[in-house]
Amino acid sequence: MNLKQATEIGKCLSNQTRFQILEWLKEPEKNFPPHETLKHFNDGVCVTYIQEKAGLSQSTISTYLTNMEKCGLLISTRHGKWSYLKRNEETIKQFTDFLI
Amino acid sequence: MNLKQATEIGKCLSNQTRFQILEWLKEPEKNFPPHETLKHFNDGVCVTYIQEKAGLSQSTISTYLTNMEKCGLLISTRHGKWSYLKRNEETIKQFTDFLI
DNA sequence: TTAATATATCGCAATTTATAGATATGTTTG
DNA sequence: CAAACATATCTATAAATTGCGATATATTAA
Repeated sequence: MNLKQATEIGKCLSNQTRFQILEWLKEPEKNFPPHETLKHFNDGVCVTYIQEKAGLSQSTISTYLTNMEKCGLLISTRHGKWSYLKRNEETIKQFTDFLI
Repeated sequence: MNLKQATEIGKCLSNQTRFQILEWLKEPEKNFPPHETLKHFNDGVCVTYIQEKAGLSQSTISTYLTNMEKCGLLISTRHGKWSYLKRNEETIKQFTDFLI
């Protein structure tokens, strides 16, 4: 982790909705309904569920999630027409180590 | 630590200069010249030294430091006409615990 | 192949942030 | 008290971010 990447992560954490999404994704089973096709949360939560829970527009949430993936906070996995998002614990740990 | 406070901290960490200051303050002896009046860094580093090292205007740095103190990242101590800034390790720890 | 569904990207207006210069406040020193 | 110094605050402008609707792309279903 270097200063530039850490600052990119900081930018994602500077918005309450984005930060909240990261918190929700700590416990997908608790915060989101189960997926109909996948019977588990192994790859995280689909965009639509996150969008509905956040209450912002589809385009806004999609952009947020893309940014959060780019800076390393999230891992995105495609299954058919769905994208599933989960926390990238490794990068998050590197970020907190850098900060402390 | 709650979502609102964490996001305020995120805002401070969304700017490279502010993040850099926090990193510099990990090792004041290494990153700053010694103070003439105080022979130690117990209360941190004065505003002028931080401003000179950052290379931005006095007003900008003063605003940054004020914000960083307000959100809990820094602790400010006055000694006469100088303000000394140091990291608030307790809040930083609370922030990283909240994130992980 | 067409329609429906899920997600991504584009373009835009509104809001927020970045940063500086000017000025104000507070402290020390002559 | 006046001058000098350190820091804080105010005001203004440029730049970046927010968040949306429209549209594009990709995948599945009919």
